[in-house]
Amino acid sequence: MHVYRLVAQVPKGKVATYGQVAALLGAPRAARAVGTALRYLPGSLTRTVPWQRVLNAAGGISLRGDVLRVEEQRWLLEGEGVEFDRYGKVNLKKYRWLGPQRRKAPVWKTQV
DNA sequence: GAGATGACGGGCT
DNA sequence: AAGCCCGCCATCT
Repeated sequence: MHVYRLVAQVPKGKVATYGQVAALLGAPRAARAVGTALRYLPGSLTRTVPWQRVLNAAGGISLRGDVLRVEEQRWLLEGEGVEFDRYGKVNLKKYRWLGPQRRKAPVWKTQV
């Protein structure tokens, strides 16, 4: 599925939201479906798809009740350098992945 | 193939 | 500011 291909592009140390992934796939209203897709992520892909980098719009983990998975997701992210605040939220302003960059202009020209 | 089920999100209270 | 409500759509049965 497209979802897996896109999520696989989220770089280590960055995160994306369900809605963001959906939007990048061209279906801005399908955030929920993205969650479904990841929920049923084949075990064979857990090694290649960084599912832990997808959070909800509030920057939190939404694994609905599965406490163990929630903890796992959190330490996986912390292990990549992503910080959680005291409410268990990630600062999306700081860690949000900007999407697959369409580099039309060479980076060395855009950053002073 | 039809119906049910949510790792969601934004709009309204 | 914190919930509730409801549309959305990939997957599961």
